[in-house]
Amino acid sequence: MARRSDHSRDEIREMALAAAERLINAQGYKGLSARKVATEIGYTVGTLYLVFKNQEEFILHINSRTLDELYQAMETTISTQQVPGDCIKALCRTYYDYAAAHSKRWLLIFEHALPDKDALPDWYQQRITRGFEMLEQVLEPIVATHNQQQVGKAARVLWGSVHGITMLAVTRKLDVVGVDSVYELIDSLVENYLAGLTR
Amino acid sequence: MARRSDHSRDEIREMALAAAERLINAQGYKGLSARKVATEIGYTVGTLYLVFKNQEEFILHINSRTLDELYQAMETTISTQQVPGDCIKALCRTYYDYAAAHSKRWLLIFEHALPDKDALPDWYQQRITRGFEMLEQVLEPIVATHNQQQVGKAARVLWGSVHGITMLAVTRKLDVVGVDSVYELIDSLVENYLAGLTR
DNA sequence: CTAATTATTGAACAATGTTCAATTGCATGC
DNA sequence: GCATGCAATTGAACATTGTTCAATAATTAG
Repeated sequence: MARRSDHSRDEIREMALAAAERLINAQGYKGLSARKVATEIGYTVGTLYLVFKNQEEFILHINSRTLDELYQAMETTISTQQVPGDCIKALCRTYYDYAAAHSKRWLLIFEHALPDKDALPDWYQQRITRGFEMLEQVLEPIVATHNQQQVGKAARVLWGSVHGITMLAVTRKLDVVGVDSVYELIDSLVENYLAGLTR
Repeated sequence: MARRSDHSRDEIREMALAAAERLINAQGYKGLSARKVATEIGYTVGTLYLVFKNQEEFILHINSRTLDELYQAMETTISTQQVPGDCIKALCRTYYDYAAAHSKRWLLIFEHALPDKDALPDWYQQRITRGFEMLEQVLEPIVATHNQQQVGKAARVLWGSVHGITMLAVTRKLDVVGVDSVYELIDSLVENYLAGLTR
């Protein structure tokens, strides 16, 4: 059976990740299983453990790709916006838009809480910090002070807040309906928080 | 063997929930299993399925108790605060304090995303809406307008935001250390958002 | 004291993650 | 062209999970 389809390790990884994303989009986290992924790509379970250490590492890679997609969407938003004031609002909406459009995969990033002890691998941690840096860049020209500490704080507050509103909206805990309602909440947050900051 | 220990259904439920909370506190979501809970309370798996429909309903009840505890902490905060302005800040800190102190159980509320189709049972949904109502009451005297829509919107923005900051802080994605740093973020949010609202 | 009832069990099933000896297909050396 | 070695792939096996339900044991009723 060996080398039957003659895929490189990287090709198998790619196929497995793509199949996993399809499964998650269709049925959420519970729809994911080693055997299902293996069947989807025409291999068996054993092969998966040849290219991924275990399920945890596998999911980490899925999440990594999701984060990459998300940040790409955000970078597109940044590059198409000119006025710094509008840019932040647009960026926050993009965050929600992406989460809403790919909710199952986006939720997986946060559903999968890791054990306290072992820290996340560096390559993954960097994908998280990247979000801050992006926001900090956009905030820099807006926030009154150029104090880097203040900018960093504002970025964390804004990111956390938009994340929270998005999370509750996606899991339908906000008791609101329609995209516009969520936009209203995000806009209210950004407008008023920034107004307070620059007052 | 039957009736060996002579506990009523409600007593068994209570014991099972208490045991589950202990297990979750100790080892998180993954530490929870029907057999472990059963062993802990001196019964077998079958008995659990006599008092709970399935794992989903079981977890719903665990979460329900967590929410009750959280809201009780928030009500204590409200009742000990006099100045409305300070009250909101204190309330938000309480939300974070509770989440940080009981992180495993608090996380379980959100890790466990439900399937799209079937809505949450009413008794559970009410425990979610209760949070808004609490915040709305506290916001009412502060927000300039008495427009109920505006108050509701502000409550949702604030709750979502504090939730997001708390979530990222608890899962150590905020890249900050220490309780005070998180307090700073929450205070920044509340102060500036409210300043913007009442400008 | 027997019979009916009811609480409780635990064996059984399907599905999960994970491992690893066995197997199969390919390339190389002769 | 054939045998040998290597590496890719398998799939059976194990432990653990949620869930079910006939069998059983303890209690109550008659």
